[in-house]
Amino acid sequence: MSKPRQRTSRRSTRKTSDAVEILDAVLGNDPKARAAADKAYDDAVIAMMIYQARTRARMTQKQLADLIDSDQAVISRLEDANYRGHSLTMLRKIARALGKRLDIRFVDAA
Amino acid sequence: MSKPRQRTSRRSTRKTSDAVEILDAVLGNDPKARAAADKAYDDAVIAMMIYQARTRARMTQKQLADLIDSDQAVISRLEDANYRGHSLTMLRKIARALGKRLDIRFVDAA
DNA sequence: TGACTGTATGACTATTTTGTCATATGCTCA
DNA sequence: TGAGCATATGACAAAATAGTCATACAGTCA
Repeated sequence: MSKPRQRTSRRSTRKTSDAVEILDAVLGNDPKARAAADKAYDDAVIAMMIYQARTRARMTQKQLADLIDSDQAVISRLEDANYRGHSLTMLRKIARALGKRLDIRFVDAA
Repeated sequence: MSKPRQRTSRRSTRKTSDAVEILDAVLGNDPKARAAADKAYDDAVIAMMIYQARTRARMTQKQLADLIDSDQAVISRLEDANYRGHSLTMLRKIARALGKRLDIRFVDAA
């Protein structure tokens, strides 16, 4: 990606910081910003879900990767708010590794 | 797949009938059948979700396929209880086409 | 029976997602 | 500062998923 790294804290160097910006836009009232954000919203939410689930379990990307026979670089991609290729397969593996299960359903649109 | 076609009714010719058999096993008490069913359970549930959402919307596979710029054969595969490759991308497209949204979350395992 | 509609399946190609590895950056702490 | 850990990124190959088309099978109905 092209986003310059920030220097203030460890957390702010993560790609998920993009997701936070997106959510700011979504929760705000600027129609343009909101429209732009909507496109990437779903994927950003998934990225944040994974990040939150992992960090709450107090695991590093490498630890989680090892649990699911994957690689640290793969987890990093999945937590990248701009990544568009999340699969059920990976989400299920991650859920299982974290002692959770993946709940999926169609709900009426707001 | 190798399952022989049944001759009793239209519904019974669908691959989703496999999912019904799986659910029978899961809901039953036979430990062996249940263990065997568990492997394919998640995918079968997704297949049924898609089938139910589509038929409740009174659409044919072709109609749904057209809505998401896909093909009838693709929808058929997604509704096949033995299919293992469901993606978030497709589920989202289908949800949107049916006026729904996809709700995904990690929940504590039972 | 024959036409027509809906679904399943096979084969093959195209696209997308993962695996893998190398490496850069940022942070912490001695 | 230097070592070490955690994360991000790029590049490329491998594997998985979707697209496409042809066709078979089932059921319905005139």
